[in-house]
Amino acid sequence: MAADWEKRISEFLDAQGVRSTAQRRAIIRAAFSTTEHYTADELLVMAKKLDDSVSRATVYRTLPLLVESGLLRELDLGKPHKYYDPNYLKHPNHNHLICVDCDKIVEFEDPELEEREEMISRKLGFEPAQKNLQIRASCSKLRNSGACENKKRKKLAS
Amino acid sequence: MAADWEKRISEFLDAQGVRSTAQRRAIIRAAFSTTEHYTADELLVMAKKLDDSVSRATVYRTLPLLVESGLLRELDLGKPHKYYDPNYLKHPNHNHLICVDCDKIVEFEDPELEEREEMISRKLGFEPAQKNLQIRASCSKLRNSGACENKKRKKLAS
DNA sequence: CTACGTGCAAAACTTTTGCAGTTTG
DNA sequence: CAAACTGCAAAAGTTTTGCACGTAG
Repeated sequence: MAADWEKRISEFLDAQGVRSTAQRRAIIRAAFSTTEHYTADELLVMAKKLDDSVSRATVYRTLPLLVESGLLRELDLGKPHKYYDPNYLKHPNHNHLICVDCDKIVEFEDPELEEREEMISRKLGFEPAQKNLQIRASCSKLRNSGACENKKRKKLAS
Repeated sequence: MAADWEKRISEFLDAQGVRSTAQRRAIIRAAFSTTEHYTADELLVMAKKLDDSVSRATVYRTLPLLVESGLLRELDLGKPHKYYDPNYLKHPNHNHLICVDCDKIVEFEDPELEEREEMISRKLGFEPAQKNLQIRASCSKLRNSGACENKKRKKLAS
């Protein structure tokens, strides 16, 4: 698995026409070592664990490489920093439901939604390239019983 | 019309439990003087035209008032600054299609999309509060004929 | 009159960049 | 060895905040 990744990463860097450095490999390996969303800073921490020589600058320089090649997706969640989502490789068309009570994020797919979005885009005279649906919602259980099972998992506010 | 606005603004400020100042009134009037999206800085310019004493600080302090009360909606378009959309009052459920060729933004509504989004949210155990669909798309005319009628309307990159 | 609000300028935060030194191919 | 890359620290750009002064109620 690790060796497999190393090969895929090298091939990716080759394809991008850039050099394969220890830092880039560590950053990319870290970027796909989780299914959670993370910020550039959080990715720096993860990459540093694999290779302590990785710097913030290189993280910020490598991220656009991954985003523009479609491997990683930039996510705006209304916070001052951007989030990155590594799950678009496996689920290219997923959407996000964000709990307003605990900030928990649920990813979901729906082919019918997809279809309608494409249909509407074409009717407006456009060819859809990237669709992004975010739903902010409150936990029904919280409303009914006064307790949200996700509440304990509340993430940091910033 | 103008007098009408003044009354509505005073009522809004009253309801928020804050004082009605010349600066706040100018900012709010400016905020709803257009159907275009704008940044905090652009709003400052617009408000300054109505009352030159308005400062950047007060704009940044007033915006959350409008956003939290639901009159204005914050929009993340992948740019380093946030945009504000004054059109949710008239069209509470509209979505955004953004042309990747010229950055033009088309707003559209679709009740069927709405319904499905709500249905999915409930099935996941949530009560939807705010739905936000952004579609990045390319102009079909550009693809077919090599010319995009919106190209000339291209907005500033930042 | 006093609590709330304002402008100014400095600070905070994320992201970008210039530069001198290092490494890849 | 030359071109590409890196880390560091400074810079850039947006948003927030402390403080002394002003003003609404």
